[in-house]
Amino acid sequence: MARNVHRSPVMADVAKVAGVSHQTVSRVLNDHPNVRRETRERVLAAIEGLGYRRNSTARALVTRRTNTLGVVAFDTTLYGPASTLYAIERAAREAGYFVSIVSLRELTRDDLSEALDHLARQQVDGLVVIVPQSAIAVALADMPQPVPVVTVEGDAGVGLPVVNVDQRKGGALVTEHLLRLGHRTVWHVSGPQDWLESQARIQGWRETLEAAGAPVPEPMYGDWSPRSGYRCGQILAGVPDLTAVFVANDQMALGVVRALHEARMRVPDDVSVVGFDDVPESEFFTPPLTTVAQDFAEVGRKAIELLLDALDGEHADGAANGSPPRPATPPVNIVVRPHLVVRRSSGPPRSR
Amino acid sequence: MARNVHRSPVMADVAKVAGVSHQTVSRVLNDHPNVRRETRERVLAAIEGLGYRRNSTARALVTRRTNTLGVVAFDTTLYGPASTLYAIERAAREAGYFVSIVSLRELTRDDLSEALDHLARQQVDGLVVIVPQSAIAVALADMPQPVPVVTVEGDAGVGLPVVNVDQRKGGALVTEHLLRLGHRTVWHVSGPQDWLESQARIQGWRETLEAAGAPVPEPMYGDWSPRSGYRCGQILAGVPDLTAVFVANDQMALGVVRALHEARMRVPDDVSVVGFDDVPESEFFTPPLTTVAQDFAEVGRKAIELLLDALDGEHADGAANGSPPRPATPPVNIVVRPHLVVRRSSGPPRSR
DNA sequence: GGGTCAATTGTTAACGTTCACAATGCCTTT
DNA sequence: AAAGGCATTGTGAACGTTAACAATTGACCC
Repeated sequence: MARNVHRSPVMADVAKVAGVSHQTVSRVLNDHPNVRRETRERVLAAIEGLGYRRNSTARALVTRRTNTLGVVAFDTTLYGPASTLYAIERAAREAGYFVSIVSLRELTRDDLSEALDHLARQQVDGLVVIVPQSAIAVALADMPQPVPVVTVEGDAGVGLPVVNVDQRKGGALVTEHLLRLGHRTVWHVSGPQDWLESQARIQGWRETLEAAGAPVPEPMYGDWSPRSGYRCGQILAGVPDLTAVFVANDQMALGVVRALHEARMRVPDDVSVVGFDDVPESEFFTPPLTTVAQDFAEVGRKAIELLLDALDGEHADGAANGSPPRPATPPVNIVVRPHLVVRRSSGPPRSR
Repeated sequence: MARNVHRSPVMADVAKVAGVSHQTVSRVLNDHPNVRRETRERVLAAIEGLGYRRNSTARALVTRRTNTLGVVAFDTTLYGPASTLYAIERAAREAGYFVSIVSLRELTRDDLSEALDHLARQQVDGLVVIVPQSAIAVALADMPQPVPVVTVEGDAGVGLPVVNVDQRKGGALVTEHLLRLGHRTVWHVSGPQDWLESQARIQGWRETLEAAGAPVPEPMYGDWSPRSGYRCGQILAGVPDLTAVFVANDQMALGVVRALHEARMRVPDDVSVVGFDDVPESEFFTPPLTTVAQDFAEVGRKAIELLLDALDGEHADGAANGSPPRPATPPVNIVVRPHLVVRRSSGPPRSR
């Protein structure tokens, strides 16, 4: 009596049908060159016939590679992280990797460690960390099995390879745009103070103002949410001589515009407002929002590219055991350039 | 000369240090009851001391469970899917599962099959499929190793367990709200025709109109994007006697409002507009958008709950081999209720 | 005081791959 | 014609865990 009624076929089953050894089946599956064409075809036919699929777990056990990449992201509900994640997943899958994700709800050290721990348990081959704080480096040191890591929007100073949008440049683009329109200065609603992206955008904004000899107002800090933008907008509405505001993301810009609107200030007639991110909605805001487009997809693709390179390198190292311990590669820092998208929310200041 | 300089410790190493057999270590790790307290403590100390971590791959090989759940979603860039995914990931992780995702860019049969194939290769223990078309059922039939599946926003008619928001109810809520305000009828900008969500919202809208004896205009079809809403809005601006529009999501509603605005029609004074989803931005639109809130997080949690139940059931089945082949459970269909959020984009029709 | 039972621990054999090495056959070279 | 080399295939042993079963101990019962 067949006792393997419901067992799915394994390599040995294929081997038996094809009249070869299991090792030959393995060779066919792994595209080993030295298999006779006829043999290969017989094996493939057997595979097809049995509906065989290779057991990736067994494979991972012996190769010590799970073919899985881990992604740690913060709040994938937001458009930016979501888009980046999407591109990462696509690129990884195309390269034959599985993608395991952890979405953080808070940016605490504990949550981050726990996330890394989780992924380490799964024995991921590599990590992409989309976490906008420098605390990552510390947490990564805890990783029991050091795996290749690529950070996105991370701190370039901590020695990990990083893929970044040039946020500083973005802040500068916005500020130049507004100054060129004739504004005397530009106010700024920033993201949270401890986000690297916030800091870089502030820097670009401040440097541009200073270079132009324009006064530098105190920046205000939101939390990326429309609501926080709204609150800042209410305060801004009371600022005398306000003519231009650079808001660090589109969602907050929406809140700012709303607050100004309620205070009977027109955008852009009375006040110009510029956002950041170019979310799909921003073109249809009232008025359509001038903003900075970031190529999130490109960032995701680059991150995977970098990570796969690192994996290949590691693999090669493992084989050539005697190679120098570390090739002392220069710190990798891929920068993606943002660009300004001018719409109707920005214009020249009202002539007085 | 230790040759295991850089090898991470395995169970046998722990066993040696603790002076027990590897099997006892395994028992400790799996909370097996019959281990003497003192022995357990010695083993735990050894684990701690060596920094041992269990190799989940080897474990998966023998238990035939990867502790990984697969999620197939369509366009996780959108707020709804992203939020659902977020909740799923959280719930799964809390239950000790890993989450592997595949984001579809198109809803073709091929892409779906490929996604399922990908996850099957990874030997996921279960699947959550967030795909809003009935084509899933067909593709799922191709799954080589049938695994428990829960669908989200899927077709309740195909026999798979499903977690849904009551979209029909949502459509009805909106339509009732507008009729009650005094509108003679309500126009509708729908999502794509082949989406189940679109269909259900249309149904709720149509039924409510019919029940009230109101005329039922021909619905218009967008693709969820603000741009498509804008195009529909341009057409709507030419409709005589237009006083109320129900738009099937907030993004398209934004486009509709924009188009009406450009046509010099005021919202809500001239036309009331109601959206769907309650994205965080909608409260800050101009004007703040009346919409329908869906509890995406709840949907995600329920989906995982259902899936874990199915996994437990399957596990039990496997143990009690002689149990009846299928308990013939009634089709599971969890329904989450949406609710109306009234803001300023809807109001009574202009008195004529 | 022997026997039964439960608690605790150990031994051996899977799980399904890939790796290392051996074996075979055939062709080329000298 | 022997030797060497290459292409092709097979054999046995890992990989690190859990499952099944056996062995040992001590308590308890009649």
